[in-house]
Amino acid sequence: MSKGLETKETILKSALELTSKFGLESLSIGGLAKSVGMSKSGLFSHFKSKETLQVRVMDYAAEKFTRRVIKPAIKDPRGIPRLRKMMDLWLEWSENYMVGGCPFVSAIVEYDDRPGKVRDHVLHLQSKMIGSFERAIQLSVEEGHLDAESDVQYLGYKIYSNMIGYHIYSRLLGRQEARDNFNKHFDEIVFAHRANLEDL
Amino acid sequence: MSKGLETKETILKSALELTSKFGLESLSIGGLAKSVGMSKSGLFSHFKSKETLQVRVMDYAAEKFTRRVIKPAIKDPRGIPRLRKMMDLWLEWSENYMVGGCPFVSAIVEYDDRPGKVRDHVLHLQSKMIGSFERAIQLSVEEGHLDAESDVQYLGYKIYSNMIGYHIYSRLLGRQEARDNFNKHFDEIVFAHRANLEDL
DNA sequence: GTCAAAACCGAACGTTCGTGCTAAAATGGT
DNA sequence: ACCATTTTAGCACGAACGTTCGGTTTTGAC
Repeated sequence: MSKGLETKETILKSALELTSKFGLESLSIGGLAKSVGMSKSGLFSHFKSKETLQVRVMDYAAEKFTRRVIKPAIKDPRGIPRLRKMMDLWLEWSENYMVGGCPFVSAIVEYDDRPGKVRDHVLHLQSKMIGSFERAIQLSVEEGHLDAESDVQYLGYKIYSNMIGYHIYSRLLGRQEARDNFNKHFDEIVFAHRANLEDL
Repeated sequence: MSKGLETKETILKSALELTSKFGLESLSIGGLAKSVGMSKSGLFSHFKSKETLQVRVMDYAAEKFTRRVIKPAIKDPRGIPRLRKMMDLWLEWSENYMVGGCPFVSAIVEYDDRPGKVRDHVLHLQSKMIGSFERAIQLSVEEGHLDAESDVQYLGYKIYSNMIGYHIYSRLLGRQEARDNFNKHFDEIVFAHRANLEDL
Protein backbone atom coordinates (compact mmCIF):
# COMPACT_ATOMS: atom_id res chain seq x y z
CA MET A 1 0.00 0.00 0.00
CA SER A 2 1.33 3.39 -0.96
CA LYS A 3 2.14 5.99 1.66
CA GLY A 4 -0.71 8.24 0.63
CA LEU A 5 -3.33 5.57 1.04
CA GLU A 6 -2.32 4.54 4.52
CA THR A 7 -2.18 8.16 5.63
CA LYS A 8 -5.68 8.58 4.28
CA GLU A 9 -6.68 5.53 6.27
CA THR A 10 -5.21 7.01 9.44
CA ILE A 11 -6.96 10.29 8.83
CA LEU A 12 -10.33 8.70 8.17
CA LYS A 13 -10.04 6.47 11.19
CA SER A 14 -9.45 9.45 13.42
CA ALA A 15 -12.04 11.53 11.58
CA LEU A 16 -14.70 8.89 12.12
CA GLU A 17 -13.90 8.83 15.81
CA LEU A 18 -14.31 12.60 16.05
CA THR A 19 -17.46 12.53 13.95
CA SER A 20 -18.93 9.84 16.15
CA LYS A 21 -18.30 12.01 19.17
CA PHE A 22 -19.05 15.51 17.98
CA GLY A 23 -20.89 15.20 14.71
CA LEU A 24 -19.97 15.55 11.08
CA GLU A 25 -20.17 19.30 10.99
CA SER A 26 -17.96 20.01 13.96
CA LEU A 27 -15.25 18.02 12.26
CA SER A 28 -12.62 20.69 11.58
CA ILE A 29 -9.56 20.34 9.41
CA GLY A 30 -7.32 21.89 12.03
CA GLY A 31 -8.59 19.80 14.88
CA LEU A 32 -8.40 16.66 12.84
CA ALA A 33 -4.86 17.49 11.76
CA LYS A 34 -3.83 17.97 15.37
CA SER A 35 -5.38 14.67 16.41
CA VAL A 36 -3.47 12.72 13.76
CA GLY A 37 -0.29 14.73 14.27
CA MET A 38 0.15 16.40 10.94
CA SER A 39 -0.21 19.86 9.44
CA LYS A 40 -3.50 21.35 8.39
CA SER A 41 -2.40 21.86 4.80
CA GLY A 42 -0.80 18.44 4.56
CA LEU A 43 -4.02 16.83 5.61
CA PHE A 44 -6.11 19.12 3.46
CA SER A 45 -4.22 18.15 0.32
CA HIS A 46 -5.53 14.61 0.61
CA PHE A 47 -9.07 15.84 0.14
CA LYS A 48 -9.56 18.91 -1.97
CA SER A 49 -12.32 20.31 0.17
CA LYS A 50 -14.00 19.80 3.49
CA GLU A 51 -17.12 18.59 1.72
CA THR A 52 -15.33 15.67 0.11
CA LEU A 53 -13.66 14.90 3.42
CA GLN A 54 -17.08 14.62 5.02
CA VAL A 55 -18.31 12.40 2.22
CA ARG A 56 -15.26 10.17 2.52
CA VAL A 57 -15.78 9.87 6.26
CA MET A 58 -19.31 8.70 5.77
CA ASP A 59 -18.18 6.24 3.12
CA TYR A 60 -15.58 4.97 5.54
CA ALA A 61 -18.23 4.56 8.21
CA ALA A 62 -20.55 2.79 5.78
CA GLU A 63 -17.81 0.42 4.72
CA LYS A 64 -17.03 -0.36 8.34
CA PHE A 65 -20.72 -0.85 9.05
CA THR A 66 -21.12 -3.26 6.19
CA ARG A 67 -18.06 -5.19 7.26
CA ARG A 68 -19.02 -5.36 10.94
CA VAL A 69 -22.78 -5.73 10.77
CA ILE A 70 -24.17 -6.74 7.41
CA LYS A 71 -21.56 -9.10 6.01
CA PRO A 72 -21.02 -11.30 9.10
CA ALA A 73 -24.76 -11.77 9.44
CA ILE A 74 -24.93 -13.39 6.03
CA LYS A 75 -23.35 -16.48 7.58
CA ASP A 76 -26.43 -17.00 9.70
CA PRO A 77 -29.40 -18.77 8.14
CA ARG A 78 -31.84 -16.69 6.17
CA GLY A 79 -34.81 -15.27 8.03
CA ILE A 80 -35.25 -14.32 11.65
CA PRO A 81 -31.89 -15.70 12.82
CA ARG A 82 -30.08 -13.51 10.34
CA LEU A 83 -32.19 -10.49 11.20
CA ARG A 84 -31.63 -11.08 14.89
CA LYS A 85 -27.91 -11.38 14.26
CA MET A 86 -27.94 -8.05 12.49
CA MET A 87 -29.50 -6.48 15.56
CA ASP A 88 -26.87 -8.00 17.82
CA LEU A 89 -24.05 -6.90 15.58
CA TRP A 90 -25.52 -3.43 15.31
CA LEU A 91 -25.69 -3.22 19.09
CA GLU A 92 -22.07 -4.23 19.29
CA TRP A 93 -21.10 -1.77 16.56
CA SER A 94 -23.07 1.00 18.20
CA GLU A 95 -21.78 0.34 21.69
CA ASN A 96 -18.20 -0.75 21.20
CA TYR A 97 -16.79 0.27 17.87
CA MET A 98 -18.38 3.69 17.80
CA VAL A 99 -17.05 5.53 20.82
CA GLY A 100 -19.48 8.40 20.58
CA GLY A 101 -22.62 7.02 19.03
CA CYS A 102 -23.67 5.96 15.57
CA PRO A 103 -22.28 8.50 13.11
CA PHE A 104 -25.21 8.07 10.76
CA VAL A 105 -27.74 9.12 13.34
CA SER A 106 -25.80 12.32 13.98
CA ALA A 107 -25.29 13.00 10.30
CA ILE A 108 -28.93 12.46 9.47
CA VAL A 109 -30.17 14.84 12.10
CA GLU A 110 -27.51 17.41 11.36
CA TYR A 111 -28.04 17.52 7.63
CA ASP A 112 -31.74 16.97 7.17
CA ASP A 113 -32.20 20.66 6.46
CA ARG A 114 -28.87 21.40 4.81
CA PRO A 115 -29.04 20.78 1.08
CA GLY A 116 -25.83 19.72 -0.57
CA LYS A 117 -23.60 16.82 -1.45
CA VAL A 118 -23.16 15.74 2.14
CA ARG A 119 -26.89 15.54 2.75
CA ASP A 120 -27.49 13.63 -0.46
CA HIS A 121 -24.74 11.18 0.32
CA VAL A 122 -25.85 10.57 3.89
CA LEU A 123 -29.40 10.05 2.65
CA HIS A 124 -28.19 7.56 0.08
CA LEU A 125 -26.13 5.58 2.57
CA GLN A 126 -28.89 5.46 5.14
CA SER A 127 -31.41 4.33 2.55
CA LYS A 128 -29.02 1.57 1.59
CA MET A 129 -28.73 0.52 5.22
CA ILE A 130 -32.48 0.44 5.70
CA GLY A 131 -32.64 -1.49 2.45
CA SER A 132 -30.36 -4.13 3.92
CA PHE A 133 -32.73 -4.58 6.83
CA GLU A 134 -35.76 -4.64 4.58
CA ARG A 135 -34.12 -7.35 2.49
CA ALA A 136 -33.49 -9.42 5.58
CA ILE A 137 -37.14 -8.96 6.53
CA GLN A 138 -38.27 -9.91 3.05
CA LEU A 139 -36.22 -13.09 3.32
CA SER A 140 -37.87 -13.79 6.67
CA VAL A 141 -41.19 -13.66 4.92
CA GLU A 142 -40.00 -15.89 2.10
CA GLU A 143 -38.55 -18.37 4.55
CA GLY A 144 -41.95 -18.63 6.19
CA HIS A 145 -40.80 -17.11 9.46
CA LEU A 146 -43.00 -14.06 9.10
CA ASP A 147 -46.58 -13.77 7.97
CA ALA A 148 -46.85 -13.70 4.18
CA GLU A 149 -49.15 -10.70 4.47
CA SER A 150 -46.48 -8.69 6.30
CA ASP A 151 -45.80 -5.18 5.07
CA VAL A 152 -42.04 -5.31 4.73
CA GLN A 153 -41.61 -1.55 4.54
CA TYR A 154 -43.69 -1.07 7.67
CA LEU A 155 -41.78 -3.74 9.50
CA GLY A 156 -38.56 -2.01 8.48
CA TYR A 157 -39.90 1.18 9.95
CA LYS A 158 -40.59 -0.47 13.26
CA ILE A 159 -37.20 -2.16 13.40
CA TYR A 160 -35.47 1.08 12.51
CA SER A 161 -37.44 3.10 15.06
CA ASN A 162 -36.44 0.63 17.72
CA MET A 163 -32.79 1.10 16.80
CA ILE A 164 -32.95 4.86 16.93
CA GLY A 165 -34.98 4.80 20.13
CA TYR A 166 -32.45 2.55 21.79
CA HIS A 167 -29.64 4.74 20.61
CA ILE A 168 -31.09 7.87 22.17
CA TYR A 169 -32.31 6.22 25.36
CA SER A 170 -28.93 4.66 25.86
CA ARG A 171 -26.77 7.59 24.79
CA LEU A 172 -28.32 10.78 26.00
CA LEU A 173 -30.53 9.61 28.78
CA GLY A 174 -28.05 6.97 29.84
CA ARG A 175 -30.82 4.57 30.76
CA GLN A 176 -29.66 1.09 31.57
CA GLU A 177 -33.02 -0.40 30.62
CA ALA A 178 -32.44 0.72 27.04
CA ARG A 179 -30.93 -2.55 25.94
CA ASP A 180 -33.63 -4.65 27.55
CA ASN A 181 -36.24 -2.40 25.99
CA PHE A 182 -34.61 -2.83 22.61
CA ASN A 183 -34.50 -6.60 22.76
CA LYS A 184 -37.98 -6.93 24.17
CA HIS A 185 -39.41 -4.63 21.55
CA PHE A 186 -37.67 -6.46 18.75
CA ASP A 187 -39.03 -9.76 19.95
CA GLU A 188 -42.52 -8.32 20.17
CA ILE A 189 -42.34 -6.94 16.65
CA VAL A 190 -41.23 -10.27 15.28
CA PHE A 191 -43.84 -12.09 17.34
CA ALA A 192 -46.62 -9.80 16.16
CA HIS A 193 -45.80 -10.60 12.56
CA ARG A 194 -44.95 -14.27 13.00
CA ALA A 195 -46.28 -16.71 10.47
CA ASN A 196 -49.27 -18.65 11.68
CA LEU A 197 -48.39 -21.86 9.90
CA GLU A 198 -51.08 -23.90 11.53
CA ASP A 199 -53.50 -21.01 11.99
CA LEU A 200 -53.08 -21.42 15.73
CA MET B 1 -44.36 44.55 28.27
CA SER B 2 -41.09 46.42 28.22
CA LYS B 3 -39.10 46.88 25.07
CA GLY B 4 -36.37 44.54 26.17
CA LEU B 5 -38.69 41.66 26.79
CA GLU B 6 -40.40 41.82 23.44
CA THR B 7 -37.05 42.10 21.70
CA LYS B 8 -35.97 39.00 23.57
CA GLU B 9 -39.17 37.35 22.39
CA THR B 10 -38.41 38.31 18.79
CA ILE B 11 -34.88 37.03 19.09
CA LEU B 12 -35.90 33.72 20.63
CA LYS B 13 -38.61 33.19 18.06
CA SER B 14 -36.11 33.61 15.26
CA ALA B 15 -33.47 31.64 17.12
CA LEU B 16 -35.81 28.69 17.54
CA GLU B 17 -36.54 28.75 13.85
CA LEU B 18 -32.85 28.65 13.00
CA THR B 19 -32.20 25.98 15.59
CA SER B 20 -35.00 23.88 14.20
CA LYS B 21 -33.44 24.12 10.76
CA PHE B 22 -29.75 23.93 11.43
CA GLY B 23 -29.30 22.73 14.97
CA LEU B 24 -28.48 24.35 18.25
CA GLU B 25 -24.76 24.50 17.68
CA SER B 26 -24.84 26.18 14.31
CA LEU B 27 -26.83 28.96 15.87
CA SER B 28 -24.41 31.88 15.64
CA ILE B 29 -24.80 35.29 17.23
CA GLY B 30 -23.93 37.08 14.01
CA GLY B 31 -26.30 35.10 11.84
CA LEU B 32 -29.08 35.40 14.35
CA ALA B 33 -28.52 39.16 14.61
CA LYS B 34 -28.74 39.49 10.84
CA SER B 35 -31.95 37.48 10.69
CA VAL B 36 -33.67 39.69 13.27
CA GLY B 37 -32.15 42.87 11.85
CA MET B 38 -30.01 44.09 14.68
CA SER B 39 -26.36 44.34 15.58
CA LYS B 40 -24.35 41.46 16.92
CA SER B 41 -23.41 43.27 20.12
CA GLY B 42 -26.91 44.61 20.64
CA LEU B 43 -28.30 41.13 20.51
CA PHE B 44 -25.49 39.71 22.55
CA SER B 45 -26.14 42.07 25.45
CA HIS B 46 -29.50 40.42 26.00
CA PHE B 47 -27.81 37.16 26.87
CA LYS B 48 -24.44 37.37 28.51
CA SER B 49 -23.05 34.38 26.68
CA LYS B 50 -23.86 32.03 23.85
CA GLU B 51 -24.38 29.22 26.30
CA THR B 52 -27.21 31.02 28.07
CA LEU B 53 -28.69 31.93 24.70
CA GLN B 54 -28.78 28.25 23.80
CA VAL B 55 -30.34 27.38 27.12
CA ARG B 56 -32.95 30.12 26.69
CA VAL B 57 -33.79 28.86 23.22
CA MET B 58 -34.40 25.37 24.51
CA ASP B 59 -36.52 26.76 27.33
CA TYR B 60 -38.47 28.73 24.79
CA ALA B 61 -39.00 25.58 22.74
CA ALA B 62 -40.02 23.61 25.79
CA GLU B 63 -42.51 26.27 26.82
CA LYS B 64 -43.97 26.27 23.31
CA PHE B 65 -44.08 22.48 23.34
CA THR B 66 -45.92 22.40 26.63
CA ARG B 67 -48.37 25.02 25.45
CA ARG B 68 -49.02 23.36 22.09
CA VAL B 69 -48.88 19.68 22.95
CA ILE B 70 -49.15 18.87 26.64
CA LYS B 71 -51.55 21.48 27.97
CA PRO B 72 -54.27 21.21 25.31
CA ALA B 73 -54.32 17.43 25.69
CA ILE B 74 -55.32 17.78 29.34
CA LYS B 75 -58.80 18.72 28.16
CA ASP B 76 -59.25 15.26 26.72
CA PRO B 77 -60.36 12.49 29.07
CA ARG B 78 -57.69 10.66 31.00
CA GLY B 79 -56.26 7.53 29.45
CA ILE B 80 -55.87 6.51 25.83
CA PRO B 81 -57.83 9.46 24.40
CA ARG B 82 -55.49 11.93 26.06
CA LEU B 83 -52.42 9.95 25.03
CA ARG B 84 -53.69 9.75 21.47
CA LYS B 85 -54.34 13.47 21.50
CA MET B 86 -50.78 14.08 22.60
CA MET B 87 -49.57 12.13 19.60
CA ASP B 88 -51.76 14.14 17.25
CA LEU B 89 -50.66 17.42 18.73
CA TRP B 90 -47.05 16.35 18.61
CA LEU B 91 -47.43 15.50 14.94
CA GLU B 92 -48.90 18.91 14.31
CA TRP B 93 -46.17 20.59 16.32
CA SER B 94 -43.48 18.60 14.57
CA GLU B 95 -44.87 19.17 11.09
CA ASN B 96 -46.28 22.67 11.17
CA TYR B 97 -44.92 24.76 13.96
CA MET B 98 -41.37 23.54 13.66
CA VAL B 99 -40.22 24.44 10.17
CA GLY B 100 -37.08 22.38 10.31
CA GLY B 101 -37.79 19.46 12.58
CA CYS B 102 -38.14 19.01 16.28
CA PRO B 103 -35.41 21.06 17.96
CA PHE B 104 -35.07 18.60 20.81
CA VAL B 105 -34.15 15.74 18.56
CA SER B 106 -31.37 17.81 17.02
CA ALA B 107 -30.16 19.06 20.37
CA ILE B 108 -30.09 15.61 21.88
CA VAL B 109 -28.04 14.13 19.11
CA GLU B 110 -25.73 17.10 18.90
CA TYR B 111 -24.94 17.30 22.59
CA ASP B 112 -24.94 13.71 23.75
CA ASP B 113 -21.14 13.76 23.83
CA ARG B 114 -20.58 17.39 24.77
CA PRO B 115 -20.56 17.85 28.51
CA GLY B 116 -21.74 21.22 29.76
CA LYS B 117 -24.72 23.28 30.78
CA VAL B 118 -26.43 22.95 27.42
CA ARG B 119 -26.26 19.17 27.48
CA ASP B 120 -27.52 19.00 31.04
CA HIS B 121 -30.39 21.33 30.27
CA VAL B 122 -31.43 19.49 27.12
CA LEU B 123 -31.30 16.22 29.00
CA HIS B 124 -33.45 17.65 31.76
CA LEU B 125 -36.06 19.02 29.35
CA GLN B 126 -36.24 15.81 27.36
CA SER B 127 -36.60 13.74 30.51
CA LYS B 128 -39.45 15.99 31.54
CA MET B 129 -41.12 15.46 28.18
CA ILE B 130 -40.79 11.71 28.37
CA GLY B 131 -42.11 12.00 31.90
CA SER B 132 -45.23 13.70 30.57
CA PHE B 133 -45.87 10.79 28.25
CA GLU B 134 -45.16 8.24 30.95
CA ARG B 135 -47.66 9.99 33.20
CA ALA B 136 -50.29 9.82 30.48
CA ILE B 137 -49.54 6.13 30.10
CA GLN B 138 -49.74 5.60 33.85
CA LEU B 139 -53.16 7.26 33.81
CA SER B 140 -54.21 4.94 31.00
CA VAL B 141 -53.37 2.02 33.24
CA GLU B 142 -55.23 3.52 36.18
CA GLU B 143 -58.25 4.27 34.03
CA GLY B 144 -58.33 0.63 33.07
CA HIS B 145 -57.53 1.25 29.42
CA LEU B 146 -54.22 -0.54 29.58
CA ASP B 147 -53.29 -3.80 31.24
CA ALA B 148 -52.55 -3.33 34.91
CA GLU B 149 -49.39 -5.36 34.45
CA SER B 150 -48.04 -2.93 31.86
CA ASP B 151 -44.49 -1.72 32.25
CA VAL B 152 -45.04 2.02 31.99
CA GLN B 153 -41.40 2.82 31.41
CA TYR B 154 -41.16 0.24 28.62
CA LEU B 155 -44.33 1.52 27.02
CA GLY B 156 -42.88 5.01 27.14
CA TYR B 157 -39.82 3.73 25.35
CA LYS B 158 -41.91 2.29 22.55
CA ILE B 159 -43.99 5.42 22.18
CA TYR B 160 -40.89 7.57 22.15
CA SER B 161 -39.10 5.35 19.63
CA ASN B 162 -42.07 5.61 17.36
CA MET B 163 -41.93 9.39 17.53
CA ILE B 164 -38.25 9.56 16.74
CA GLY B 165 -38.59 6.98 13.99
CA TYR B 166 -41.37 8.93 12.38
CA HIS B 167 -39.38 12.11 12.64
CA ILE B 168 -36.41 10.69 10.80
CA TYR B 169 -38.41 8.75 8.22
CA SER B 170 -40.43 11.81 7.47
CA ARG B 171 -37.64 14.38 7.58
CA LEU B 172 -34.55 12.92 6.06
CA LEU B 173 -35.91 10.17 3.93
CA GLY B 174 -38.98 12.17 3.03
CA ARG B 175 -41.12 9.06 3.03
CA GLN B 176 -44.82 9.72 2.74
CA GLU B 177 -45.69 6.47 4.49
CA ALA B 178 -44.06 7.80 7.64
CA ARG B 179 -47.26 9.18 9.07
CA ASP B 180 -49.24 6.04 8.36
CA ASN B 181 -46.47 3.99 9.89
CA PHE B 182 -46.50 6.17 12.96
CA ASN B 183 -50.24 5.91 13.51
CA LYS B 184 -50.35 2.20 12.79
CA HIS B 185 -47.49 1.51 15.13
CA PHE B 186 -49.03 3.57 17.90
CA ASP B 187 -52.30 1.70 17.58
CA GLU B 188 -50.48 -1.62 17.68
CA ILE B 189 -48.58 -0.65 20.80
CA VAL B 190 -51.74 0.38 22.58
CA PHE B 191 -53.55 -2.74 21.36
CA ALA B 192 -50.79 -5.03 22.54
CA HIS B 193 -51.05 -3.62 26.05
CA ARG B 194 -54.82 -3.18 26.19
CA ALA B 195 -56.63 -4.23 29.32
CA ASN B 196 -58.38 -7.57 29.02
CA LEU B 197 -61.31 -6.65 31.19
CA GLU B 198 -63.29 -9.75 30.41
CA ASP B 199 -60.26 -11.92 29.77
CA LEU B 200 -61.40 -12.17 26.18
C1' DG C 1 21.80 6.75 -7.77
C1' DT C 2 18.71 9.73 -10.41
C1' DC C 3 14.71 12.28 -10.77
C1' DA C 4 10.00 13.12 -11.37
C1' DA C 5 6.05 12.63 -8.60
C1' DA C 6 3.83 12.50 -4.35
C1' DA C 7 3.49 13.93 0.29
C1' DC C 8 3.95 17.23 3.62
C1' DC C 9 4.82 21.66 5.99
C1' DG C 10 4.59 26.75 7.35
C1' DA C 11 2.73 30.90 6.60
C1' DA C 12 -0.76 33.70 5.21
C1' DC C 13 -5.35 34.86 3.05
C1' DG C 14 -10.12 36.56 4.09
C1' DT C 15 -14.14 35.31 7.12
C1' DT C 16 -16.55 34.32 10.91
C1' DC C 17 -16.73 33.03 15.54
C1' DG C 18 -17.82 34.67 20.71
C1' DT C 19 -16.94 38.35 23.58
C1' DG C 20 -15.52 42.71 25.53
C1' DC C 21 -15.49 47.82 25.60
C1' DT C 22 -17.55 52.77 24.94
C1' DA C 23 -20.75 55.80 23.45
C1' DA C 24 -25.11 57.00 21.36
C1' DA C 25 -29.94 56.42 21.22
C1' DA C 26 -34.37 55.12 22.85
C1' DT C 27 -37.37 54.39 26.69
C1' DG C 28 -40.36 55.40 30.49
C1' DG C 29 -41.42 57.12 35.25
C1' DT C 30 -41.76 61.53 37.37
C1' DA D 1 -39.50 68.21 29.85
C1' DC D 2 -36.13 66.14 32.45
C1' DC D 3 -33.12 62.39 33.55
C1' DA D 4 -31.89 57.78 35.05
C1' DT D 5 -32.20 53.45 33.14
C1' DT D 6 -32.35 50.35 29.51
C1' DT D 7 -31.38 49.14 24.95
C1' DT D 8 -28.72 49.28 20.82
C1' DA D 9 -24.75 50.20 17.71
C1' DG D 10 -19.81 50.55 16.47
C1' DC D 11 -15.46 48.98 16.86
C1' DA D 12 -11.86 45.89 18.14
C1' DC D 13 -9.74 41.71 20.09
C1' DG D 14 -7.91 36.99 19.65
C1' DA D 15 -8.95 32.63 18.02
C1' DA D 16 -10.48 29.31 14.71
C1' DC D 17 -12.40 28.39 10.36
C1' DG D 18 -11.55 26.52 5.21
C1' DT D 19 -8.47 27.34 1.68
C1' DT D 20 -4.32 28.70 -1.23
C1' DC D 21 0.47 28.86 -2.33
C1' DG D 22 5.55 28.23 -2.42
C1' DG D 23 8.83 25.50 -0.91
C1' DT D 24 10.89 21.32 1.36
C1' DT D 25 11.09 16.54 2.26
C1' DT D 26 10.02 11.81 1.18
C1' DT D 27 8.79 8.20 -1.79
C1' DG D 28 9.22 4.72 -5.32
C1' DA D 29 10.08 3.30 -10.22
C1' DC D 30 13.80 3.02 -13.37
